[in-house]
Amino acid sequence: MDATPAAASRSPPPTIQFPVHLNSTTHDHRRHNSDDNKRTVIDEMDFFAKKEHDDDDRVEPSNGHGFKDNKIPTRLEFDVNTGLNLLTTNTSSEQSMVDDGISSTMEDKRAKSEIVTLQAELERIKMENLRLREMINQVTSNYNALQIHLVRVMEDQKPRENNEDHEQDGELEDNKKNGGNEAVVPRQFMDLSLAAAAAAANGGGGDTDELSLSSSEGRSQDRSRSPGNNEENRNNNEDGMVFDQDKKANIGREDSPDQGSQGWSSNKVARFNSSKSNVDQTEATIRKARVSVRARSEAPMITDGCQWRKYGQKMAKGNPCPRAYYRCTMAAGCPVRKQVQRCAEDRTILITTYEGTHNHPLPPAAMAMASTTSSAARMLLSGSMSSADGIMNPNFLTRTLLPCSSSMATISASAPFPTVTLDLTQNPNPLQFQRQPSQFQVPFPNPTQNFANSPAAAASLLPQLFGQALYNQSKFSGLQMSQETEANNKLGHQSQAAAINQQQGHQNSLADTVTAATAAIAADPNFTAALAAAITSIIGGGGGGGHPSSISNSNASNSNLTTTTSTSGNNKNSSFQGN
DNA sequence: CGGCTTTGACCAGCGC
DNA sequence: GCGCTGGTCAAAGCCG
Repeated sequence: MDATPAAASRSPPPTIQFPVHLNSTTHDHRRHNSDDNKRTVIDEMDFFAKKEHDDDDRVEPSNGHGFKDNKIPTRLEFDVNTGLNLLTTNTSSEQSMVDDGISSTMEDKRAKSEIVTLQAELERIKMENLRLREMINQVTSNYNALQIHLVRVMEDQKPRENNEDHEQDGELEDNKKNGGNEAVVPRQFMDLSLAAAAAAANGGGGDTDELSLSSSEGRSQDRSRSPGNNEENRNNNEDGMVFDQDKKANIGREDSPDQGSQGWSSNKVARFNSSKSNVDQTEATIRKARVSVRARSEAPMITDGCQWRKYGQKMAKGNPCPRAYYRCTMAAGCPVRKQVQRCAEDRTILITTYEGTHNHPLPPAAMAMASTTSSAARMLLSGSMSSADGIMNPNFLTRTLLPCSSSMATISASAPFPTVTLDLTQNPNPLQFQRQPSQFQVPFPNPTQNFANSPAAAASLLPQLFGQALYNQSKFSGLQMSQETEANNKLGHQSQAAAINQQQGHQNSLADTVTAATAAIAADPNFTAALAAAITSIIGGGGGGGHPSSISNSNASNSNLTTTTSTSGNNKNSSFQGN
């Protein structure tokens, strides 16, 4: 218990800061592309203007919003001329110098030939650069696709196995059980545990958890409260199932609001027979993985769309500000907890640390922030798992979380719990604000707030977030997810929701990190107005530019925006309990 | 009256 | 083994 939150409160925590100046993959494309846009579109001023630049095939307005439905411009299409632009400029400069010079024809010819050579070289390097980036993109996408595929395969297999086992064991188990309800409930949380395990094992699980309706018992019991109970946590699907049922017989139903604590308490006694391994270990680890969000807020707690109940408060070491412990109360037994603590050094900074994944459907407003925990945790785990030495790949994670930021994502290497810190208190490079003119269309339902007292901060953050959302948007359909989730909630079709969530969750494994980060911002009650101010400054202030990239917008981007705006809108409605 | 917060106590992990 | 610390519990009180 190295108290990651406490550590986080001491800003910067004993973590490894990863200045992510991405010089590869799409982010640079976007960034440099934004540079291009800034240069080339600065006089357009029409945010939704048709593309006028030959090289700006990213902008393919098809729906009046400057986005093209269902087709993402390949990231390869982005201009990639990072340092080469400078070279180009220099070359031009040289050329102009040479041309202006009064020199002999020989010198002139030689200079021109040099220029030609340089230009040819430049073109070659450009092509090479483009090709390399293409390769990187392909490798990345292949990796992601492969990961998703692997997860799906595992999921497909696990439920079958367990269903078979469950069918076989069902009679025995039912015989064990007395109540008729017992015959139903175990099946439910078996499904959940399976989904959770499979989800946790891969990239999409958290979303599954978040979206899946549930009796949370399996989850809550999975979540051993003691962080050290790794062995206990390593309960397997089958074994865990048996355990759950047996234990359920002991502890009875956990429908009461206190069931979470009951379940967690019972976990103390629980002993798991574990035969397996990555999935469960991953699940156990993901349970411990934490996402810490640092944001400036005067409010006692950031609004994230969820309902929280305070269950404790402690004075943490090294911080005069008490740390408050909250538990998600949107569903009985939801294992998600969060800790809220003000930064000792800067009391205006609110550090919110999330842990766990929701086992219940979430309102769209809460979807984004809720994704933080699972997504970042998965990222964290994904990085660590993929690493040979067990240490997470910081670049991977940081890039994934906030790919365009240079110092906003921090990964804790010292804490017992893998922790991702999203530092939203730092204004990213102001240039990014210019480089990445916003590419969104956002309704501003409540332009009465300000983001962290700094609209510029919000403005500068949004392009990054949305930019990454664009990057991921091919896999992302948050709106659809939300809609379907809501529909499923209404229908109460747990299995459908779980199934959908499983599929969609994996698709969003990366994208929801963006949503998470977005939520982190949106969670700020003052977000909306800042957003409005930012947009105003961008458009009204003449800083507007074209789209850094062409976006297949309609669903994906809007979904992000929907999530964001609804989050901010939900600030009013969400049962945000101040401390 | 139900839900929530407060707050002291308790428990577990960890370091010495 | 002991103390420290983080995390949680649960009784008591508050509030709408």
